[in-house]
Amino acid sequence: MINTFYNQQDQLFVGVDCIIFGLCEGSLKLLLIKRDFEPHKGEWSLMGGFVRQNESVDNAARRVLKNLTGLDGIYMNQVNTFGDVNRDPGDRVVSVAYCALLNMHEIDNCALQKYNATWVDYNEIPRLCMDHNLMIEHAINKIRHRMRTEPLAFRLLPQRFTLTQLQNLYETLLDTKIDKRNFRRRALENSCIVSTNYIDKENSRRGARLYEYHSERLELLSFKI
Amino acid sequence: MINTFYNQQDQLFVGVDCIIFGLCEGSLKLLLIKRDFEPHKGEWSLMGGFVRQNESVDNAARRVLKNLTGLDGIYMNQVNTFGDVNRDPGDRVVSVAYCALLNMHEIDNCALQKYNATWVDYNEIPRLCMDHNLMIEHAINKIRHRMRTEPLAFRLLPQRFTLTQLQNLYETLLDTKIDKRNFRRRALENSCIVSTNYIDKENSRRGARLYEYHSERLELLSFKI
DNA sequence: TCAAAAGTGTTCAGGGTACACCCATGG
DNA sequence: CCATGGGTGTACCCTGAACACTTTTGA
Repeated sequence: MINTFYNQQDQLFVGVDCIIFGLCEGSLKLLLIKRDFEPHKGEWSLMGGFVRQNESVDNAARRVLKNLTGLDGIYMNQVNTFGDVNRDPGDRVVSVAYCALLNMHEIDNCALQKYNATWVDYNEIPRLCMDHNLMIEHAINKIRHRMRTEPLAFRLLPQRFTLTQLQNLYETLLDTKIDKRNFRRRALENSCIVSTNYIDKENSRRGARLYEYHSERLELLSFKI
Repeated sequence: MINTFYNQQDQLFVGVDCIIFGLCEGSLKLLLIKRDFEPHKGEWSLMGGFVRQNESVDNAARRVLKNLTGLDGIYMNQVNTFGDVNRDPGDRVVSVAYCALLNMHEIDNCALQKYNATWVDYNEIPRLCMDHNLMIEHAINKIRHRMRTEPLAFRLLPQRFTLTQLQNLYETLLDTKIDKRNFRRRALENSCIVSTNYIDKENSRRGARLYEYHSERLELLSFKI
């Protein structure tokens, strides 16, 4: 009885593609794969997969991310759906792009090798197959907007971070220079960011105070840096 | 040779649903249909359709809108993709929601009747079938954001409009009261909005000056009211 | 003559931006 | 002792918000 309403309609392949951002020693990276399968074998690509009959599109994205990184429960956001007829030379595939932000040090490097995945610098993104460059562009625009209204940075940073690290991240993502004093003042006014008693001695002789995000205050609706 | 890469993958129905906003005598409306077909026969619904093998998802949305309204080339925006497994009791359907803004007076009322479609006040949106209320919520949030950064209002208004009409539209969409003097000052500072020599005598004894959007200036990246 | 909508400037506060120097430490 | 990154306050400007009365005209 079910499965009879839409019999005359076409069915299409539905894919997900993941734009995965990570931060490594202060520089922002994107996780890309060199395809060792057709179509577009040998070209750069986002990591993707197909949505199965019995999983939601969101879950398909989570599954693809987990396969690649071993990580569960990562923050992911739908970016946009790409549905041109000939976007994929393999067949007609409608693809939903998702964006993930994660802390690079948590991730499983074996899985990365298995999929032939590597971190590529955010400022040196190569030409990718199909419409994947366009997907990345959409994702970046979306992140830029969210950075201004939500606490996102903590998803990329280690648990404890210096204000300089935080500022560098904002500068990279927003592609702008920020005045140090103004940035620090605003960061400290922001109740999500709390000071710890730890000092980072790795990046300077003097040492820099480490801060954390205050998990219970992350829910705050308005966020400003 | 083509069509062999993805053979083992599932194929799904892909739908589009249209959230259609229109303005009628100063009040904002949504175009909904009372379904005279299964599933959810008799319930309120967005107008939708299925994406065909040989059309892009964007074009499917345009086709659905054109069928219903007779209008071509209407401003439409992808809102979000809804992909829960059981969102549609008829079958597994992944649906891409689109938002359209149009001027109600241009549209073909015969087609509306054919589909059992009616304009429903923006402030009295009924319970709709499936996840359609959620789609509308997403669409409204997106419009609210775009209102502040793009000239959108002119897509809903007639070609010539009074500043009071414009202000009412902003107040409805943003769900806020705006100070008249501040609003008018900002509107007139905005180079997209130009004064005409026409006077509207329908809505007041005194008459109100009619304005137009300046089409060549609509491309401006930043927009503020 | 009055009801109803159109139209019109000024003041004030707060947020954002610009700007330069001292501090602590390891090598 | 010096090179390196960490850390700190103030002044100004501009934008956004608040606020009330006069004008026009049809009924």
